[in-house]
Amino acid sequence: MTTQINGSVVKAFKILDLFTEGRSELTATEAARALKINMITAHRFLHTLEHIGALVMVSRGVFRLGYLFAELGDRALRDGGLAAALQPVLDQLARDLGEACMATVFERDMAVCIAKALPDRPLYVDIRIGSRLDAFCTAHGKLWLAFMEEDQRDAWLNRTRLQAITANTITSPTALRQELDQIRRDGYAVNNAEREKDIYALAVPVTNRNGKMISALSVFGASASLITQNRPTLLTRLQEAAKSCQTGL
Amino acid sequence: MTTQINGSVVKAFKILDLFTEGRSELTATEAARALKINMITAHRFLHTLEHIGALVMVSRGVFRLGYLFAELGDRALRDGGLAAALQPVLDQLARDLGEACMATVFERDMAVCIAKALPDRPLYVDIRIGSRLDAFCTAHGKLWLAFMEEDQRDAWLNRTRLQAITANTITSPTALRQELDQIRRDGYAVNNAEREKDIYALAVPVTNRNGKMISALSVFGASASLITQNRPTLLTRLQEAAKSCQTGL
DNA sequence: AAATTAAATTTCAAATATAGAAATATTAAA
DNA sequence: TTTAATATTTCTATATTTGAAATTTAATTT
Repeated sequence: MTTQINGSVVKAFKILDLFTEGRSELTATEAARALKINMITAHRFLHTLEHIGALVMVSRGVFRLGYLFAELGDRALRDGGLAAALQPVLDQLARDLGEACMATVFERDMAVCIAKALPDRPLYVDIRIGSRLDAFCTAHGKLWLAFMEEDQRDAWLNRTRLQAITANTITSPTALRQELDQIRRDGYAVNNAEREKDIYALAVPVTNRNGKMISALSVFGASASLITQNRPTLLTRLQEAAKSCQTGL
Repeated sequence: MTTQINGSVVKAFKILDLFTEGRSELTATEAARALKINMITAHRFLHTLEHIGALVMVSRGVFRLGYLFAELGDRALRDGGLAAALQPVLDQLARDLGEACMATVFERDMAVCIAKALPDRPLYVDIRIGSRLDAFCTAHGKLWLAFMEEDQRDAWLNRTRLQAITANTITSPTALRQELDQIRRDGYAVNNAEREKDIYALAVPVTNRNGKMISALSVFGASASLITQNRPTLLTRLQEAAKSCQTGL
């Protein structure tokens, strides 16, 4: 057998996950319904999480996220130092290109946004720090898959179903393998509105001195020109930026 | 009796708290020692937290914070919208004054840093988002105590021991009460190196249209002049800034 | 203002999941 | 290769959690 997992802790985090799914307030009844658990149990977990400081009760039975997570989140981002090291590069990149940029790491089968920089325009496409991006239908995700150890990639392909999300999503494992081969040859990945309609992206890997991929940088936005006319220019700047990161790592 | 608290969840967060106390990596043996729990138990909790995605195993038995918290932290900060609303005010303030500035809320008996802006200088005093500041020996903390409901303040005073941290820490309840009365009269609070040697601060409350205190703003740094020669000027600017927040809330 | 309803909270016994001892596996150091 | 230290698994007594039922609280309708 493998190490035994504590069910209470799992349940507590399932409740916390409800907050990441767009809710900002939660009651015992809502949590119970959403997770299909007993309402009394939900009630007790909410109170336990409040006792700890993870949640704050705003009125009888109504809970919000507490600032405890602000600290843990801040630590998670700065402990590797990666996010901090990449931030100035992203800032410069976003200024230069006039488009939103971000950096990811790969964790639990998905690309996770660890830093971003937004363009100085009134309207732009934004992403939340900590957001998790599907591996098979995003530029970052495909990049990570492409540069992953082969056996890990195979394992990933075996356990993941390629469910169509937009008209452009790649849903055939064979097609995806071909795409990943291409990405490895090209050294960059494209998202052609495969995850969200009208959202395009161009991503390149960031490697350390040993050639190991430690992050990925991208430009993203609502303009298809990112991956058509402007692709060569953007690509050059992205690759320069990715290279300039190495010195700081 | 009161709602029963789930011990497993409490234990899980005690382990996570070890990370906020300056550690970036943890093993079962270390956790067990730090929390005086059985090593096998610690081992299982670490694995449970990894299973959930709260931690990541970097090598056999060695764990780091996962980026799950980046998302929860981001949500916690933006859900109230307070941090986002105050950020531009802080940025401007830090630029104008050439000193570090921050904003807090009051949660679980302490002032919690929810936003900050740093001066454009090579060396400066920094604070981590999410850091919790003792109520009795910081400018923010004393401000919150001063403007709190009287019965809550009394309850707080009853359950808290005023332990000296620096030579300037106020340790007598009577003296603290007098200080809080003074703060209420003045409308601002000072930290005269009461929490950290050579760290000074000046803080003012942010109120909403109903006059309820919803945040606090401060200038802080390593220069005593913050609370001596420059106090009048800084105070004026802080109070203007605090006032300007109201429109955004 | 009283009655009604819905949800939150507490109490208690049964069921279950957790804790820790002991054994084993793994890694690093000598 | 041996030794030592720590990580991991197995097993079962026991402490903890669970959920039904009862009670309290607050909001909504009459």
